[in-house]
Amino acid sequence: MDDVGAKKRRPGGRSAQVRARVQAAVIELLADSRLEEVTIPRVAERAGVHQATLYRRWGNIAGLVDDIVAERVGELAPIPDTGTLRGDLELAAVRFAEVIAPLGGIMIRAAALATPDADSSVTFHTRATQLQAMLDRAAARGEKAPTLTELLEGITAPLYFHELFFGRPADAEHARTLVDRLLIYVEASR
Amino acid sequence: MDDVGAKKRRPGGRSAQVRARVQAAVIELLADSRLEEVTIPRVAERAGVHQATLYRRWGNIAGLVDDIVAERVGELAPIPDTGTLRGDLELAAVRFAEVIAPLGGIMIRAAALATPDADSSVTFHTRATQLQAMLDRAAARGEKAPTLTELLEGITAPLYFHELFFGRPADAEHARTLVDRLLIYVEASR
DNA sequence: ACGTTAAAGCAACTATCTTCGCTTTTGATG
DNA sequence: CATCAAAAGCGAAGATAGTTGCTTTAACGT
Repeated sequence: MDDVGAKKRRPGGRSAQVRARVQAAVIELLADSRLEEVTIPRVAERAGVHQATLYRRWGNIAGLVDDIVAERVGELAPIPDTGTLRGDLELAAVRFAEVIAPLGGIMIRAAALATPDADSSVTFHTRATQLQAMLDRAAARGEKAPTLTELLEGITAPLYFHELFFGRPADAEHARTLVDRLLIYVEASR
Repeated sequence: MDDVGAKKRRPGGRSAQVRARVQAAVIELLADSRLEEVTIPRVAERAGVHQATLYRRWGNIAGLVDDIVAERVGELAPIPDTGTLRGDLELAAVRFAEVIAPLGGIMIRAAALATPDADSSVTFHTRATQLQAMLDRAAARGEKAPTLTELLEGITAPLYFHELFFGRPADAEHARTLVDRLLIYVEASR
């Protein structure tokens, strides 16, 4: 996997078009069906692509979802340095909320579909490393910073949880509320 | 649903045995298979029960999982009144962690499988009501209490996602840490 | 004990998913 | 613009999942 998004041959070639239509179909189905109703034949039909193509290229639904998630998570990869911990956290939280929102809970479902083996999630590990770097920057500036665990549990977990249990994504305002909460705690506990 | 766990007829009757064997089979499969491999026929085979029985009683995998989760969550139903908010929270958190821990991360997958419509989850709603009552008791005693959302996001969400993020369930000590964190925040923010 | 009833077992049937060999299209290369 | 290779389309065969009417078992009441 060198150039997942654009593909090797051509940006607008047939393969790329198939991929785009298939990804859209998966997201639509994931958004308004129960998980077990999201099948290769149904994705193929909605995308107007032959079943055999999907089986050959992605193998199964999990493969399809992995492909989509890897691409989306890649979009929020570089966490900008705003100069303050609060700025960094708010940006990261809001962007994360925005990315998972339109995916309508597929992030969490993707996690569910993936191999039980947690370490295999390269995507997650990469993300964690980036967040840790953000915290290190804050610490270097002398700010009181939470631990990575506190960050994941205080912000990421609630954002996931929101979608899963309330059936709707958290909005940007709520994301900022979570940051606020975390910082109040950090301030009080150090 | 008056007596979910024990069933109407007999605690050790045939129906109850079937149910127990089926639940065990689901949990085993959920633990060491990819989600899409968890099917009614496979559950039936592992449980030594006829497929038709499962289709008639539970309809599909989601129904099965709902049943299991409802039972497990039901086990921690009555939240004891320890006299202090901290005591109540710690007891509730630790017991919750203990209940979901042996399920080893299947809770997340189970949640993904369960009905997407969150409000329809009677179990969740019941639980939320109980927790709210606990908070009301604390408020009546004049303690500074978190909101229900703060509780769910500060304790329940991290406990659910610990497995997903860190590959292992949260233990009792971590549950208490979460309570600590929440109370520090509440104390500082009011 | 005996009859009643609800749930489980059984087996055949239908529907849906998955695979496979082959043909056709399409994008890159000379 | 002719050729080659990779990927998509096609359709049929095989595997698996889901359904249904009927029979059998067993828990409960009398």
